[in-house]
Amino acid sequence: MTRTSDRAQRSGHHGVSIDDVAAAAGVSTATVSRAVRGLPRVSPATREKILGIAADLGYVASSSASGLATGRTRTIGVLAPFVSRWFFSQSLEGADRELHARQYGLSLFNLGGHGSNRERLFNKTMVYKQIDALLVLCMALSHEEIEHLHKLDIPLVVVGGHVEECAYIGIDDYAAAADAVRHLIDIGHRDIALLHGDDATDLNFDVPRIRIRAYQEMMTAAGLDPRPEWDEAGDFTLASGQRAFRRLWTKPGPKPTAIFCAADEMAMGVIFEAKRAGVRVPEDLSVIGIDDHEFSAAVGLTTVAQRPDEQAELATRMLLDELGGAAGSVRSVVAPHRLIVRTSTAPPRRA
Amino acid sequence: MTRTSDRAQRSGHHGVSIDDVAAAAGVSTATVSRAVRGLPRVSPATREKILGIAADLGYVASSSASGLATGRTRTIGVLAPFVSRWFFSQSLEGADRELHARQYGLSLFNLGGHGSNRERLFNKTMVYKQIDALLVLCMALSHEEIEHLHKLDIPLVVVGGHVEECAYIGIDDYAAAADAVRHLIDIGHRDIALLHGDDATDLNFDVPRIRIRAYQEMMTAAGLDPRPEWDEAGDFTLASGQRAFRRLWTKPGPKPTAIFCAADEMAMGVIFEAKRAGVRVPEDLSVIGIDDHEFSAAVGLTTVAQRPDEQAELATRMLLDELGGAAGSVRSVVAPHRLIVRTSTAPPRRA
DNA sequence: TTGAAAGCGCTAACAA
DNA sequence: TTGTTAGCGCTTTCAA
Repeated sequence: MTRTSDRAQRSGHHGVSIDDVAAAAGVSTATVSRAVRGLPRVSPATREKILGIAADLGYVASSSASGLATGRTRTIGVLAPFVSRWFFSQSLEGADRELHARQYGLSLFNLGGHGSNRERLFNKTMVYKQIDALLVLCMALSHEEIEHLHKLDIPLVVVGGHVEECAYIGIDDYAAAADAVRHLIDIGHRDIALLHGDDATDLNFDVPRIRIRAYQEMMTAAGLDPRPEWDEAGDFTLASGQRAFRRLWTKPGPKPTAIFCAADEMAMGVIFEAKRAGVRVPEDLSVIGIDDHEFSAAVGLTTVAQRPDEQAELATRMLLDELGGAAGSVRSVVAPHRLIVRTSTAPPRRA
Repeated sequence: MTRTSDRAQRSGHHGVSIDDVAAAAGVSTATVSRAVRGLPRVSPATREKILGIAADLGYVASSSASGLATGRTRTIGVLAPFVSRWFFSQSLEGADRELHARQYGLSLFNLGGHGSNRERLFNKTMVYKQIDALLVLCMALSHEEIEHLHKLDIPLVVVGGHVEECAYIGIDDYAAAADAVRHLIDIGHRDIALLHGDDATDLNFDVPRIRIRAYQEMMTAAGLDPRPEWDEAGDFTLASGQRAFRRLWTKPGPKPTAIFCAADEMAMGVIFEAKRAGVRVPEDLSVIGIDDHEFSAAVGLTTVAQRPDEQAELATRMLLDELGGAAGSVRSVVAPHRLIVRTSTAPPRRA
């Protein structure tokens, strides 16, 4: 049985191969390969003929085969600790926009909820050898992991945080947090609570800490004393914001007049729970966040806005440029942030 | 130059290959292949030795190569019209859970915002031949697309909606919507507005229509008249809910005492905008949605809950079972929904 | 239990 | 401009 008839037998099952197209067009596979990829060295007539036949036959190249031959998969990996949080889904959208435009695929590696599966992910067949570059979202990477990645020498950039020795794209977290706290101070608050992101989990590396430090230093600089009993921890979820508010308000002692939350999702949790408890925002409590979540405008949340989608889009563009041969395309860049004052903040009443 | 030395030269760049492991272990590549995949026909001693060496060398199989050899990529595709909407990010989480557990990869095909890029996606190298199965989220597929997919004969299931000739998993949309409307009627409402999902876009196939029909039929059955001027269209976003409320409230004429929204995100838009306009919920307006979005509990939104993550997880499990040889694993199933009464609905005051 | 060898479908020199 | 050919790294009979 010849190779061709052999394939023809299977053609119903698997797809049409390059040989089928070549045979039908009466040319070699090399020519088909050039034609379908838009490479030069194919006469217009031949190309047209081949393209027509390829379309008729419904030919589409096997990514495994071309991947094997070229060492490139035309796929980039996106590594995220979650996908259903605002920052990550926004980033995904942004990355995908760029990838889509450049005809690249996107492989998602979600670590959410999997806990220690993380190790598995890095050791198993998953990440390696099936992507040309890696976009890391808001995650700390261990030394080993970085080593590993560098050894593979695939382009790598992290969005939304800093990882040593890696290019990163994100806002200036210190400045953003400082802007938020300054706004509170500027409008007269002195009793400002903090709802920071937890850094017990390895997923949220230094960003939470930077925001905490900014808060502390802004307070100190303004001659204010951060009170330990007004320092709450959350995990960037709405629910954690609700819980934090409850803890804060059930504690004995004086209440803050404002609260700086390290993320909008937590800030909204505070707002919703305050409402439920009959605490008025902003009359009794001013609330400020960071992010400008999709819901923030509607809720009236004052916040420091950032655009993770644009950050991820830029990061992806760099990755793709680097793959395209433009060495040095991948580099760190600071993304913009800006304070948006809405209705969740106002001067304190009992000032 | 021998093949081996040739590879050795590149070993810094690309990864360690199966030949490297075989050479180091003094066995054939076939044995390494069996050993690392946990296949039988390898002596315990040999296996252990190979595994040790593979680990030392950091060997991980090339997915392109094994994909080419087996015709399987161990990757499933997820096709979604958006990723940052609640339903989709939830589904992604669910699908990923199952995939992760079974050591499969996830390739994301997001059509969001790309408009007509959709065609491109289906014709180009993207979807085909790089996935073993396809999970479609809430999307209508054209006849051609379905044909194409069926011809490839890769397992396919759609979550969150119906596509002719395809297995689907989702709630009973008619019943869910009817339950919502019935709740409103049960507590005494007669003037019930409708905020339905738009189906101008091809992305939201028949689900919106089903919910509209349920609303109409429930109303009629209760002897109530759906008023055309209280029929608003949204696109499942918060903002569209806000706009719908504004339109409804700036219209001359009587106002409804309740509004049934085809999705929580729109319902919350209505609630936030009502608040801003001084319309009290539920005193002046009862609002009900469908979904049980992450924010719904905090907002107090009465809704008909569903779990897209579990739906997608189940769908993925079916896909994987089918790939695993359990023919007939992929089938349609109706997912559960349930009414959750919170504080956004109450009997009308001016009943 | 292990190995040899023939592909999987495509790409990329190198020839023609 | 086009074709020949040798792999890419792995899997999988078939022998040994």
